[in-house]
Amino acid sequence: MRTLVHPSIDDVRLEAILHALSDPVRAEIFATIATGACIQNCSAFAAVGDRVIPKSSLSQHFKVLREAGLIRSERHGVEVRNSSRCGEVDGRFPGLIAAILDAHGKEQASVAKVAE
Amino acid sequence: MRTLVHPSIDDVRLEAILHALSDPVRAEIFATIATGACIQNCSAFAAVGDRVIPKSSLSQHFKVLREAGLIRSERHGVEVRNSSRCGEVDGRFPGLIAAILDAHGKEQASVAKVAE
DNA sequence: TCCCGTAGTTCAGGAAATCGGAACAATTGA
DNA sequence: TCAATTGTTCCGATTTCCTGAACTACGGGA
Repeated sequence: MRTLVHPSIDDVRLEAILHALSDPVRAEIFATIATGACIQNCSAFAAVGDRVIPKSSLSQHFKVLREAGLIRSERHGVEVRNSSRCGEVDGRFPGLIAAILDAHGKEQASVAKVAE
Repeated sequence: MRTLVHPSIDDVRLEAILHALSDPVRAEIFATIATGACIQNCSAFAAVGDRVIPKSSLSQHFKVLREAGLIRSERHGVEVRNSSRCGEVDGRFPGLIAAILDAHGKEQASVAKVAE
């Protein structure tokens, strides 16, 4: 279990961000971390929607988000706490994260409406 | 060779857009189509940067962009002309395309600077 | 100090997506 | 009708993704 590696903000690539957020599970995780007030550990996402996510997959998803520069992960004893790097990323790519989160929110809302 | 299929704007998914633009070749193609004045045919992208792209791959890339709802392709005789659907997409996801294109432009500029 | 429970990571395989050369299809002009 | 141009489809090779199983790391008793 090696140390959690985060790219410097200058090394963050647009391509990596778009790829990271093009997966619905990762998009949901990131939206929760980015918009939520409290810092989340990985196990908070053992289920996304009504789908169960194996923890090995979760670990990979968090790694992708982390290496894309979207989240920061810090070990606190036995757990890892995740927070978003929205501020930094917004400094590099102004408006990008906000537009994606906004679009994600809109889409989730319309999906919920259809499900009614 | 069947007819070119385009999703209705209501069926356009954020996930598909992010996936389509997470590939550097497709991002470059889309940026060119979206920002350029003239409508482009596929062969205009036989090379992206200094890399040669086989036409079978190009065909797939255009298909991905088309099915994500990002471009519109119309057959004109022997060629296919592509135009962007930025306006429609912006109506559904305001600011999204602009933010991504802006980020793409910033990144290309910094890459060019390093290459000097 | 030695276990045990919790939290995540790594590994390995099978499944799925992607790439690109070769063959094919559609259109135009001679 | 034939050839050139433009793009698509097919298919095998490569790459990436997913996930169960095994493993590592830390903290809390007893």
